[in-house]
Amino acid sequence: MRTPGSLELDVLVAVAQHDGSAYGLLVRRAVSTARGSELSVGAAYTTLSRLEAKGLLSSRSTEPLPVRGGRSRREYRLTAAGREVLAAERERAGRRWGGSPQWGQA
Amino acid sequence: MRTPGSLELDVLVAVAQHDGSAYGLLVRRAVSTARGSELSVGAAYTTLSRLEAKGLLSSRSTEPLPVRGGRSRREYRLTAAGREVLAAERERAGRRWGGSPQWGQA
DNA sequence: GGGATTTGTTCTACAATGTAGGACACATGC
DNA sequence: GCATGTGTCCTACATTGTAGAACAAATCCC
Repeated sequence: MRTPGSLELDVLVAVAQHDGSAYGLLVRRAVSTARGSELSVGAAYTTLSRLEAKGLLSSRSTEPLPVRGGRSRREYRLTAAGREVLAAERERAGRRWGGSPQWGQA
Repeated sequence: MRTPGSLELDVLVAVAQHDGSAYGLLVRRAVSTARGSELSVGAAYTTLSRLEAKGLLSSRSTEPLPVRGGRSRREYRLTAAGREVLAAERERAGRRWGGSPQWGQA
C-alpha cells in the first residue's frame, strides 16, 4: 500500500480522534484547525471517500438529529487497515524526525 | 506556500542530511533506505527539480571525480526557505503525533 | 581506437492526491 | 410555502508521485 498523502493523513488522524462519530463537516473543521487554514468542504468529502475506497475507513448513515436543520450524517470510523496505516505513519514520523535534530530547525 | 507532499518531504530531509553534497543518485538511495522500498531514479530527479523550482533547494554542478565512470554531478543544498519549510513540518509532526497517544497504535 | 561498463542526468507520460465550487437533499422556523 | 441551517455528492482541474527510456560522459580493457 502506497503511503498516504499529507491531507489523507490529516483526515485519518481527525477520524481517529472522533472515532465512530466523525462525519464530513466535523472532519473538515478538525483538519482546518490542525492546519491553521480552511479546508474546503469538497476536499474533505473527496478525501473521506477516497480513504473509504482504499479500505482505511468505513462508514454508516445516522438518523437525523432533532435540531434546526439537523439531518442524516455519514459517520466514519477507522478499519483495522486504517489503524495499521496510522501506526506505521506514526513510527515513520518518529524515525524521520527523531534521529539527529541538527537539521530541521531553520 | 502549500505544504510539501510526502515524497518531497523525504527528499528535503535527505538533502538536509547531506547538505551541500547531496546529488540525485545519493538522494535516491537515502530515500529508498528511509522508505524501505526502492524509489525510481526518475522520481528522485523529478522531485529534486520541482523542489528547486519552488525555491526550497538550490544546485550547482561539480567537476567529475577521477573514478570509474565518475562524471559531473548536480549537488543540492537547502535554501533558507527550504530550512523554514523543514522546521515547520517538524513542528507540525510534533503536534500531529505528540498530543494524546491513545490513537495511532494499531 | 573503440566497444563494454559504470555513474549520472534529463525527458516524457501517466497515476494518484489535493483543491475548490456548485448542485443537491432534507430538516426546522416562520 | 419559502427562507435558512446542516449536511452530502459531483465535477473539473492543479499538483505531486511514479516509472521507464533516452541521453551523456567518464573509465576499463582488448
